[in-house]
Amino acid sequence: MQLKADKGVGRRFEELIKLALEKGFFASSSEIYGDAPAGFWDYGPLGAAMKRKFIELWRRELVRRDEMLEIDGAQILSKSVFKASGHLDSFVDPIARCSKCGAIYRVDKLIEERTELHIPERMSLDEMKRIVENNGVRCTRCGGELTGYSYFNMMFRVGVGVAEADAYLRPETCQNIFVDFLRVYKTMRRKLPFAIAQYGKSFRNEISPRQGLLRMREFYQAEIEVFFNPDKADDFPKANAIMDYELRLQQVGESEPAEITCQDALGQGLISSKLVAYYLALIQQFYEKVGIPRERIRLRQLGEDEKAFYAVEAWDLEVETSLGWIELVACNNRGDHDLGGHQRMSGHEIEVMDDGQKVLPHVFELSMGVDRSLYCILENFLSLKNGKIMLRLPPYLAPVDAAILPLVSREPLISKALEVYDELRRDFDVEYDDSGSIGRRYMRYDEIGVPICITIDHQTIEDESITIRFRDAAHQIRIDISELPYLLREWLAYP
RNA sequence: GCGGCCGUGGUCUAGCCAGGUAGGACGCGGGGGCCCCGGCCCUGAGAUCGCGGGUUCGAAUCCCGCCGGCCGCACCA
Repeated sequence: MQLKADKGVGRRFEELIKLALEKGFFASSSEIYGDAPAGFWDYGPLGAAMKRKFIELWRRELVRRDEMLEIDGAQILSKSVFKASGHLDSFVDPIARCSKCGAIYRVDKLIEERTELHIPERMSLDEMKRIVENNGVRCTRCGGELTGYSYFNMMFRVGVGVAEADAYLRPETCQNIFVDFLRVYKTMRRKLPFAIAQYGKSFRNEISPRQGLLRMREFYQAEIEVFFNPDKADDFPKANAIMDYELRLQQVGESEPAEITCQDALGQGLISSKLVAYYLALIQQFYEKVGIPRERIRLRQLGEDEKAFYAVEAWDLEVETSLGWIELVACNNRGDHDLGGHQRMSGHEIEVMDDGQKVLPHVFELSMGVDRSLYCILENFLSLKNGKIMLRLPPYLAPVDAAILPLVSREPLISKALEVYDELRRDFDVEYDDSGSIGRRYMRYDEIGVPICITIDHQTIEDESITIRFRDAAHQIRIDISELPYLLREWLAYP
């Protein structure tokens, strides 16, 4: 497997990929086979541990904080689901092939490049074909004629059962939430507005996956769908708590984000409702808790030409890295697109009672890319001071909580250290290590972001006290062994 | 998908142009040393050189195809 960047991408990207491969954060999937397709990645032990902790923070700061309901749905969904959602018709690119050399083109883009005509999203294939013929658009490489007009759908189709009935791997996790909405609503005794959350895999047949975890064909999403009565999006008392909170909004046409309180953003009509303002605040606060500096976070408003086909209002939460601003969370007001579509397609009435009035709920979503977030976190906390690599991860996101180290690898220090290790390992992610000099081991754990080293030395044998060495400042304190579980919990606690 | 560059132990790389036993560094294992921040000593393991075919007595090296990577273009969450 080759991952080294030859040029262009920054040293930070390069160092991070190297660290990921060496230490087991992530690597490309099936790498021992030559035919492994691009865009699939496996998390190693450290990456998997970190992802677990990141999701736990998501549950803490969003799901539990806002009393959301979390579900876990199937990844293969029927054709009807995607007919209703619009993905079968709209999640596509029009393509055509050169009859001579076989090059494949995005027809709409080729026309725009050649003729300066603007091709709207919804133009039919036949119309595009006519424009190609009338304007003499041909293959840019060999001048051959275009043929084989068709749509390339980004969804993976699968055949279910012996009849191989058409079904699809979900291209976004949220369709489960929409098709399950009625049962969840009926069984969980909730009133509008409320949210359903889900963390899991999504699949998209990307044309050119690239840049490691940033664009994959199989990836994790953590999605939140807030269901609300569109007439009452401003009747939302929870928003009172965030009115003075400053969002970093970048409006269409601006090149820099501006800090503006939710109150003012609402007053100026930048945000459609208190409900939307509240959830934008929640998601920005989440990334601040992750530890990303405020100035590297922005909520960028999407223009008409950028929005997904289902969105009526869209903000992207983006984080700045050495590769530029990376989109981590799509915050879309999906209106009644989804529940309306499923209501029509399935024939089930999805309207619910709200204050004695029947309403089809609207949806505001926070659709988070988990793998991308992990990349941004790793890059943000990667420190490259004097040739030494250190991951300054917040303790609650570190893949290993603490390392337990005998000062020298000799008895009785070894036995004592193993005793401490046995005591802690069911409650904490701890590692024991006695190989090499103590300095070497400290560096080894700095490199993978372990916040705390517990060192057993000769004094431990005399009085049951141990040395605690903290990663970031490399300073040490001495505590009694009996205080260890309690203090560890405190040091590893969420902010 | 197009174009440019590239693919050698876990990582980085020498060797490729001028075919002839795959070398080094770091890392890793074992042993020693070590009373606190990777630099010491001894020792060991680990690569059919991305995959497949061809040329050749002989291919990491030359040729072809494929797969993969980075960048640019075009896209996308």
